[in-house]
Amino acid sequence: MSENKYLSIYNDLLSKIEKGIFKPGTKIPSENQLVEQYETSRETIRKALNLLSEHGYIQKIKGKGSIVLDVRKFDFPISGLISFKELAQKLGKSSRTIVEQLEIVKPDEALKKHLHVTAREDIWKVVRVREIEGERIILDKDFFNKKVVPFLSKDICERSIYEYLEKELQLKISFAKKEFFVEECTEEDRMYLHLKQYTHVVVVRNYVYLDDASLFQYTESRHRLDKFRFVDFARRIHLH
Amino acid sequence: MSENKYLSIYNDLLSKIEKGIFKPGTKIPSENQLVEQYETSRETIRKALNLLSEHGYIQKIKGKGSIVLDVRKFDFPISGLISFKELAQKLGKSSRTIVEQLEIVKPDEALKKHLHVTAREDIWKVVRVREIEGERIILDKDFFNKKVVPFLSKDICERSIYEYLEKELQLKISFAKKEFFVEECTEEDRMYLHLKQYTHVVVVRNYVYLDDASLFQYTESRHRLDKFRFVDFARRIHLH
DNA sequence: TTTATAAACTTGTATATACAAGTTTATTTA
DNA sequence: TAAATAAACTTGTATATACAAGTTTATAAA
Repeated sequence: MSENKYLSIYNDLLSKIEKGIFKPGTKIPSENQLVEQYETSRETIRKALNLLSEHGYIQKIKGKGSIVLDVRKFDFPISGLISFKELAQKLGKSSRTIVEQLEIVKPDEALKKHLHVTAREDIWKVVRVREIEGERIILDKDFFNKKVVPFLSKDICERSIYEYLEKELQLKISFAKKEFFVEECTEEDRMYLHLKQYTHVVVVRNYVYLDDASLFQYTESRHRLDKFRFVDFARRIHLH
Repeated sequence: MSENKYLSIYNDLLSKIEKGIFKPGTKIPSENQLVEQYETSRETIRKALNLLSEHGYIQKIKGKGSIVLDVRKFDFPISGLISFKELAQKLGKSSRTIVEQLEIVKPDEALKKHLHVTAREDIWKVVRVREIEGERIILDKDFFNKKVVPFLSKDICERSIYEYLEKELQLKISFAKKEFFVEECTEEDRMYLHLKQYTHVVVVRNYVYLDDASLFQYTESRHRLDKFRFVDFARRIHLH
């Protein structure tokens, strides 16, 4: 599967947690036991365990062991990068993506700032509506630098752009910065979404970067108020 | 300061990034150079750098080096655990905390679920309003298990509960799970906050855990729509 | 000069060892 | 029996070595 030893161990342990083989509140085997099970060194095991800890799956306690945390309490089980398609699949809800616009544009002032491009560069603009169980809930406006993404099609945008970017174009998406706030809904929101009586939308600005720290995508995701949820896991660093 | 070598190196590098000694887009010294500067081993340097990477301060690129990322683009520079006091200080805004309620209660059904306690246990209930530049913006409702926090006072709640818990009670706050959504505002919201014409509030549910993975605090933070902002940094894991 | 090759860098992974420090269990002592 | 001590566990930190793999720079060959 994965060539990385510690990543494949991370995966193996993660799937055992998700399948309930390791249950919340119980301890997973000690580092030394895992060393024997996976026939590897302790440092390699510790890399895998630290990843699990950072992502909120286990809590390591000095002298005692590693306790499985309860991730199930949140039915929206992510912080971190995940595509709409992956998410809908996880939640097991019926969903559909409708491509409303797909064109090449020149950036306006706002977009120049968001994507760090000049006025002459070509930008892919993709406007999509996310329908969940029949209701138009999310309006996604994606902007890609054409230099990085030379080709796009309606078909790709309907399926998963991320899958295309990573598998076909071999782009290595590395990290993203997200910004959340609430805004009065615009004419565009009212046009594309089933807004009911709501006067505001939740806006998620998403700046996505590649492996080499270059910004290549800016996304504005506009959610109907009542359907928006987000979950975050954070550790506190203690100095000393 | 801190006894930990790799944490103190992390801190040192972080402050150099924040002070602009290492500028966004430029490279920090290589691992081997840092080994010499800090007179330590490469693994120790790598621990510090990995922390910086996880928190979005640098991007490591194999074969090239570590690039400083631009954190300043967001003026709300955190994901992760941070107290209201710390945050207000960072933003340099005038702020005030008003303690509206401070009492010991028995948990109702909802609270029993949120704090994982039985009906007979004593719970500290703290209701505070956060005033920013004269406006009542945030309503914080904190609940602590009295077994963990035996004593609280109006004075402590006005200053910083976290400071009291960590410094006085020596509690080790380890991680938190946050949940964001939007809700219609309640009578209580209208009573305590300057809501203007807004009909909804942003609710942040915060479950805070100690070192031993025990849940000890549940907080509901209710923000006025127009003043809410949140920033998140997330890395994508690539298998293979 | 241009191109190809080699060397010298960079970070990434895997392994091994030693000791520190916290927790649990077994043993010894009072 | 009860308490103190010791041993055997647990995770945490620091160091060292070896090699892999990507990038840049210097060198050699065409």
